[in-house]
Amino acid sequence: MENFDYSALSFKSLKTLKLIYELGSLTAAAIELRQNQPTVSYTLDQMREALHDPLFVRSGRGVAPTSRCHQIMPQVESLLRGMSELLQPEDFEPANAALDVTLSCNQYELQVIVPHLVHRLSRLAPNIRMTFIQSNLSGHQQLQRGQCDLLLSPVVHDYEALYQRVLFEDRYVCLMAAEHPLARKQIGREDYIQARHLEIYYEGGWKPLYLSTPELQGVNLNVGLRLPGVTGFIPTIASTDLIMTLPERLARLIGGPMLIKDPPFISRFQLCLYWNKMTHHSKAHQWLREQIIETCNGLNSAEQTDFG
Amino acid sequence: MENFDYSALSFKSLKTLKLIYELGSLTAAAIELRQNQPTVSYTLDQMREALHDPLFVRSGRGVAPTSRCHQIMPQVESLLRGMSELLQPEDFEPANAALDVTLSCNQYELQVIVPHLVHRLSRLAPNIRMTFIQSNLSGHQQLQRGQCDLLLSPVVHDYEALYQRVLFEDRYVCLMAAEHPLARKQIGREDYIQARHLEIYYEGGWKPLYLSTPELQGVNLNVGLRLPGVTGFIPTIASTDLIMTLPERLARLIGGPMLIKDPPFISRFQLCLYWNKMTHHSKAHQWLREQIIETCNGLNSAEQTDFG
DNA sequence: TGGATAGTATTGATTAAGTCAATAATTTAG
DNA sequence: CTAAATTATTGACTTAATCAATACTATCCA
Repeated sequence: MENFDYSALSFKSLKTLKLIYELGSLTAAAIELRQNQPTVSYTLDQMREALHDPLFVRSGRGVAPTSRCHQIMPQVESLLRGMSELLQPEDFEPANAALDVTLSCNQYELQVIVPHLVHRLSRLAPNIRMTFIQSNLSGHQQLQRGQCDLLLSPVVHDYEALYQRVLFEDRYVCLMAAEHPLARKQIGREDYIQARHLEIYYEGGWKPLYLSTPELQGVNLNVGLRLPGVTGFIPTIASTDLIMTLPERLARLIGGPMLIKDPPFISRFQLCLYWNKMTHHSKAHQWLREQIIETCNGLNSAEQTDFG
Repeated sequence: MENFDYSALSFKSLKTLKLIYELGSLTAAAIELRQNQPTVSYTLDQMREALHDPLFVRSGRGVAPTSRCHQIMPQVESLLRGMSELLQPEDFEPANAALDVTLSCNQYELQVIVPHLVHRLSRLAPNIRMTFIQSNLSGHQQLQRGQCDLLLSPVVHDYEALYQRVLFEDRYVCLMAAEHPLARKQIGREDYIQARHLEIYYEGGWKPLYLSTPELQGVNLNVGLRLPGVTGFIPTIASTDLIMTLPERLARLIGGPMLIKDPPFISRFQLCLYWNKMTHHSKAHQWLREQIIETCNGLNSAEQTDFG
């Protein structure tokens, strides 16, 4: 693959060669190719020089292939098939397509979306292998650097050079035991501030969005318990006097018998799917993104399905 | 393989693509290719259009392949390997090479040369399959029409558009029983003409060359027996008063205990190997022709080896 | 945050390659 | 040996490839 005169080898010239071979005539090949006969002659000359063989010799009315020509023809045809495969638009059949995809997200998305997505994909495209990594604070950076193919994250602002699509909305709510003192009244700002809180913290240093609402600026909450992440046993360990603030969809998922109540502020956010230029045109990824969107649409109607 | 814009697919453009992939940089690829960076950019643009995908996106200092690019890369590499194989000079290893060859000749060559040739080939190149056809009078025509790849025939004159190589010389001799009346004397012209002859005739209408010598012009030989071709049992059926005129090498081969004597004329001829343009450049055929030449050289020294 | 730096993309001029029409040179067929 | 058909050659012309200069874009680092 080194210092050859490879200029002669192109899809076009190989196709010409094959046509001459099949038709036994330069003129006929030229007609088939909608070219002039000297053009075919010129192309053949190039091949002759590149392959150091006449390839065709005059014979009867037309030309006959040389021994070498016979010999290389199968390879020529194989190359032509290979090249036209390359030109064929990417064919993607979910049922068969093998694909490695890395998706970055955090606890919330991992609990609310991922189980449903995995379930759907295992049915429709069992050969897609998904890897999930933690976003922490650097999800968009991971995506821009190609460390992941997809990112599930709340909208913060428009990232240039990234594509995005809103999946659904959510809001923060308060979760508390049915026996909690605040259980029977609307929670006011003072109630909220003075209550004992169960706080979830994240190793990556991520702070929940509701802490940025105007109502809570400059406030130090009275934290009675700190847990490293949301888990399913929250109802078991949350004592009567603790309240917890978390997204509604997550609260409904893990809250069990606990009460969900409005907090004394409005904190809505949108969850968004991000991807980058690398996968934007891929038929497989287009299909995959569609699956994520539909999975999230499905969440609104049938949220209660339980996956391990 | 139909109406694509295949102009972008060439050895060169695929090589460029692969280099960008390996180096992650258009500039680096350009240096490696001893081209300008815009040239690489231009080539990449063509591929992008042909494959309907960006293939590479800017990333860090350089570019990163898209999903599609990753996907097609094995195919690209396979095509490059295939193309450089095509450019590689024909590699011919006698021991393995499979080849079909058709050789045209007549009885003389079939008896004198072919057994030795077959023996040699079955040892050196067992996968060459040889087919032997009868030349009769149209050997050169067969060769020009590609009905055979090789022709063994006495030199008649230079055939344009055919390649040739003299293999050896031979001459006509008289073969007779040891008890023949002419056995003990030099055969004069009158002796020869009045003797009873065993004549070999050929279905194709071929006439032995010695009949054209000046000494035999206008002479009708006294033919006592006509046989359709030379066979090994000539000594058995040739009675004491028959003489036979045939090439010396053939006479030695089939004459058994019979006498070989000079005829009353000099009739030498050269035996020649002919081939055509179709196989002239083929390494395999070049080797094969060499084998025929060496087989014939071997005949002069060790003619007595017997093959069925 | 704002250059400095190291890339890619774009542009216009230049050079090389591909294509065509006309015709010469071959080869077969009758 | 001529007529017909086909490949090879030539020179004009059109298109594509290449280059140098430069605009543009994204990182890196203070």
